[in-house]
Amino acid sequence: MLLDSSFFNQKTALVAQELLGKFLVRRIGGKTLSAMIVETEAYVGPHDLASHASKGKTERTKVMFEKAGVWYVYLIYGMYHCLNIVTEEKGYPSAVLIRALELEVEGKKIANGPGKLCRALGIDRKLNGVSAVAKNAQLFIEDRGEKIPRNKIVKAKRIGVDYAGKWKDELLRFYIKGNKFVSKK
DNA sequence: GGTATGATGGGC
DNA sequence: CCCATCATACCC
Repeated sequence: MLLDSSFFNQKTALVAQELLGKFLVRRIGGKTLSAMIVETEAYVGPHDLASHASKGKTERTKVMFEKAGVWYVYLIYGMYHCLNIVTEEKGYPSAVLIRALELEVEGKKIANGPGKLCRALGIDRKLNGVSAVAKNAQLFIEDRGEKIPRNKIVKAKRIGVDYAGKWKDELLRFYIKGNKFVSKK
């Protein structure tokens, strides 16, 4: 079942947890790739100092203010892309960063990190601002009936946000306990 | 096992 | 100047 805008229009920390066990589906060059989401992070609003949107609405961050169910893709460190899905009401900047997928090729994990996952699925800024819930979306998320029990969801600090004051210690990173594709312990 | 660092470019 | 990263180098 395709996840729709009502799913993404909920509290960001809830969406981040609910996305564990869902499948990210990519249509590219006539092929379809899909893999289970095993790790996410929530960027919960303009007051969240770890969020790009805490600096206000700019050319880069304006997508975070869009309605729920739009992709927010940006370039980081000059060489990697990060994939986020916008959440909550239009005008309220928040999103979930998808950090890792259960995906391997010839025994090699190729999506155990936000930059690697974008490389593996051919995701770049062309998808920024594009809908994940439109009929013919090239990139969307499906519920395939997998349900991750609460006691298998680990809550942890987010990665790479040491600049965020007290927000750096918030437990807004979520991953499936024991999963080998999670990017960091 | 661990920590340190360079690559590389756009945002502020 | 600073990054919501990754691969590699080197050290214990």
